[in-house]
Amino acid sequence: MKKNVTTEKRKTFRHGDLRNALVTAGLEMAHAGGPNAVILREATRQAGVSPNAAYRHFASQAELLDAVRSACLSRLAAAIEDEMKKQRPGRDPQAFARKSLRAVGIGYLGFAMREPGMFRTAFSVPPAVDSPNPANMASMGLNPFQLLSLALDHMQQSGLLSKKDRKDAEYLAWSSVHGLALLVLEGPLHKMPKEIVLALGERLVVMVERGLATQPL
Amino acid sequence: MKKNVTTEKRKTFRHGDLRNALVTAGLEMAHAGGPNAVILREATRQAGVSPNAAYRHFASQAELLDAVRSACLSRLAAAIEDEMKKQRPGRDPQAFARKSLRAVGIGYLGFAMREPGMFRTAFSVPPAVDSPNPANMASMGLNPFQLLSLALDHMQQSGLLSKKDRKDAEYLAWSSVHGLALLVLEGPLHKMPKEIVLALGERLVVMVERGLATQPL
DNA sequence: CCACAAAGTGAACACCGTCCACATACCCTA
DNA sequence: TAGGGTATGTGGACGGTGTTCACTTTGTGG
Repeated sequence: MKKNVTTEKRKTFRHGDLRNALVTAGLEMAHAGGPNAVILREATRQAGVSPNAAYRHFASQAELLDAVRSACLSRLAAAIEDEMKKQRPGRDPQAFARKSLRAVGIGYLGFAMREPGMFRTAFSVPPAVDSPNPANMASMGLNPFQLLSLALDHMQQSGLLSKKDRKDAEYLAWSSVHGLALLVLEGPLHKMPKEIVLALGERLVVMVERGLATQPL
Repeated sequence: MKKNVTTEKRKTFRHGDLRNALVTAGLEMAHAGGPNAVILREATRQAGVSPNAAYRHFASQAELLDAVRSACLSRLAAAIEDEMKKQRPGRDPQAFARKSLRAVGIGYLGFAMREPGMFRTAFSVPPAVDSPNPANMASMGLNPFQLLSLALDHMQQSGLLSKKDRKDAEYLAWSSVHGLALLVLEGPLHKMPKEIVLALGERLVVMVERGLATQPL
């Protein structure tokens, strides 16, 4: 039974689900204003609780922000999965591998454009890349990085990537897409129209694909 | 004559060069702790002046931060220029064009590794990409983006890039390098050893070069 | 020479994160 | 079933921040 996570005055002394309520409020603030906008006191206010109550669930606002960041990463992973699921394996495994890799990039960029605040929050504070935090994962149980790795594995398996070029390729691919997202969201390209950004994104993933490949496609 | 920009107690009521002193202090804080560490009150403290004095020169701390950001961008441009100047034009214009493009990327990444705080500050707040702010420019009078454009122009002129592929190529190249820098500086790759990052950087610029090219190199 | 504007001061406000002592409600055991 | 222990929430306070308002000091141009 869902208790009152909104502002409505609660009757009970206990909140019942304060930790979740705080993360939800934080997620809302991240959505609206990015990482710097997730204010601990404001979260408690939205939960209808005194500021200090938060400290029963988080040691500091940094820890709250970390929980919010984790939730944002999870949303991102889900968005990438959605994009990947659009691609159906056909007769040509190479074509499918390439489409999948592009889907990862497009899903990544699409989420960044749709949810700038959450995207910026997701990468505001460094988590380990291989953090086994289950909150980061989407339904497949993989975080964005692992989804990318999977796509690259398929590239190699279908012969598009040599073993040598496969190594650490996720970092190269990731860098490109992540960079475009940030230049647009909080960088000098923030005035660029969305449709142009998406067109650039398409070219970008093609560039990555070509640049990674051992031999010309 | 340089007045007292440091903490030493000044005799005169007027500071004489407060604006510069504040930016310098802000630059120091950015160097040490990135954009969030540039505190207006702390800057005035270092300048030996009351907090409000800053408001005679900046309308808000955001404006101060903007001035600091601009200074950081200028340093970045200088670093890129240094790297480009290492390359001497030889007999093969294509080889020179390629080396120059790589130099932009390597200079960019090198500065990010050497001066993480300033780099992060440089891109903390969105300036227009074509802002004619002279403070952003290095000795050649070009900002980082323009230096990149120049390198790509040479790629086209030497026949490595078709006119079609040349268009907006700066955004693609920039994204890749910028993304790697940020993933390492304030992203999930922050624990990666510096030498590995630089090796990845080398692979990255090669990937960009290959991925941008109209035909296999 | 002196009025005026530029530049710096001081006190105050609201907001933030955080610490302390205290109050309340739930739960487990005797 | 009574009661004590613990998890959870409260209230008040502190130092730090950005910012505003009224004031003072200083340099300068008519």
